[in-house]
Parts: sequence; structure tokens; C-alpha cells
Amino acid sequence: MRIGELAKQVGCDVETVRYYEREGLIAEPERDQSGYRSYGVSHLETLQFIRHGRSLGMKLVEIRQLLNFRHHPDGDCSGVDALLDVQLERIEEQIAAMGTLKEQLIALRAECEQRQTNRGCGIMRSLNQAVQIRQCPCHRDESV
Amino acid sequence: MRIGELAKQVGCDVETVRYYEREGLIAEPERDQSGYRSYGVSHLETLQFIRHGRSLGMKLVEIRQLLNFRHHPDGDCSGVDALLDVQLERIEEQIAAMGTLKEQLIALRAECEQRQTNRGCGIMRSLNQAVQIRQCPCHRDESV
DNA sequence: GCACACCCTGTAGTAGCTACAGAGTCAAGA
DNA sequence: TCTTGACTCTGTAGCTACTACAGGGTGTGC
Repeated sequence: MRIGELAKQVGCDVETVRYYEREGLIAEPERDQSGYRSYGVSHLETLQFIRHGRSLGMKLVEIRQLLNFRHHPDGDCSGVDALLDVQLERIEEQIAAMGTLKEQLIALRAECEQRQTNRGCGIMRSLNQAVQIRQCPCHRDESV
Repeated sequence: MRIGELAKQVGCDVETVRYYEREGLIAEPERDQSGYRSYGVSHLETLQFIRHGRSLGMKLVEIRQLLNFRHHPDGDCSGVDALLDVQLERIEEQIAAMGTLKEQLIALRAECEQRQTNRGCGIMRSLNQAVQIRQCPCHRDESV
């Protein structure tokens, strides 16, 4: 199959497929007599693997590691498990950080309830201050 | 004050200050006789404003808008309020998306409980499948 | 006079694509 | 047979918000 068909099957862009090839994530395919890339099932599978990982928020370096494990099917899968654990840890950290950010934004938003000029707006006044723990409304509750 | 002092006061890198200048976020400062940038209080305040916004997850385009509002102190601050509301909306969306991702990762992680080869590992087997709603364990509960 | 910290400009790199330009190829219809 | 449109090719530049040099000049304290 040609690159357009492949991209369609996995639901990504043609350019993305070529990008993965350049990055060495998928093997260089054969070319037909016109110089067009010609893909087989194994390419499709690898590409699905990559896109599946990406859909779970994995980075390409991590997917590269997983592909490495995949090339050693008889190896112990503890590396895979560890990689997943790292993903989970990271996403939990991100969720926590975002939660903090949300609280900060809510506190800041509350500084301007009624219509004001930009000069008088509590949000603008707060932003004009340095980020200081326990000083500006959005960073008031932050721990030191 | 010189760039090093300025950067220290707001807690960012010297290169970042120069970057903001290139981007037009802070005004070009005067130069002393050696060609060194010479900053005043207004530069410090603008930089604090920018860093404060960044610490709240705002993008530079958004901060640019806020700086614009700041240049019109007598204007109505509804634009500021709206911008904050967009921030909040965005972060709530992100938190929700991350929550989904976390559930997916947990489901995937559960596919491999005991030690296996890479070939037999439930995680690897799932990743080999296409991302299919209600088909792979991590995307089983996703809505269509 | 020297060492060392600071400053300058300009350029390249990061992540993961996306979006062209400019050219070639293929298949179907008039 | 000619043309049209969809596809493919390579190579390069752009996106975000910095960060990290290289290679050079300047300022200060001892």
C-alpha cells in the first residue's frame, strides 16, 4: 500500500508517517518503480503501535524504547511495566500542577467582579505585582 | 540596572529577557557607553507582569494582549476578564483530558500484572492494536 | 596587569509535527 | 491523445518559549 492509504488506515497525516521514517521509528519501506513508498502489514502494525502510544501521551523517545522492547520479544517485560509507571507518575504530577494553576486562576479572576477600567481592574493590579508567595492573590496559598 | 540584575530580580534567565525584547514584549532599553542594556523600573514592572502571567500558564500571545490592555489604562477591563475566563476554560479542559488519560494508562497498566516476556506482556499486546474505542483496554470506556 | 564575571550578537537546538514549494506520476474521462 | 485532478516525491521553514552555545568585548577587584 502507498503512504496515503497507510496514513488513512491509522488516522494520521502523510507527513507524520514520513516524519517517523526520518526519525527512524518505522523502517524505510521499499519503493515501487515510480519511487513511491510501498508499505506492508508490518509497517502498519508499527505505525499503529506508535500512534497508540502517542494517544496515551507518550513521548517519541519513550515509544522508541517500547519499540526496542518489541524487537526483543523474548526479553523480560519489566522495562515496559516501569515505563508505564513513569507515565502514570508524570500524568499525576501534571494533574496536580494543573489543579494548583486552576485555583490560582480562580483567585485571580475573583479580583475583578464589577466592570472597571484596565487601570482599576483587580486582575491587572495583581498581575503587575511580582509573583510572590502569600502576597499576590493567585499565589497566596502556595507553600514555601 | 543591567540585564543580569534585572533577570535576577524577576527570577528568570538573562537570555529570556533578551528573547522578550526581540519579541517586542518589553521595550528596547537605552544602552550605556559600553553598549550594555540599561533598564529602569518600568522595564522591571513589565517583566514582572509577563512572568506573573507565564507562571499562571498564559501564552505569550495572551500576555501580549494583556500588555495591550495595560497600555490603555482607561479602557474597559472586560477584555481582561474574558481572557481570564478563557484561561480557566482551557485549564479545566486540560484537567479533564488528563483525567481520561490517567484512566486509560491505569487500564493499560493492569494488563500486565505478573512478569512476562515482551511478547506475552498484555501492555505490549494492547499497544500493538489500533486505537479503537471499546476494543483496546485503554480506550474501552471512551465515548463515541 | 590579570583573572573572572559580566555583557554583546547571532545562530542552532528542543518536540512533534504541519505546511508549504516545486516537481514528478498515475488513472479516469473527453 | 490530451487533460485534469489526485496523489507522491524531496527539501525546507514554521510553530512555542525558551535554552545553549560560539566568539568576542567590557568592567572590576586584587
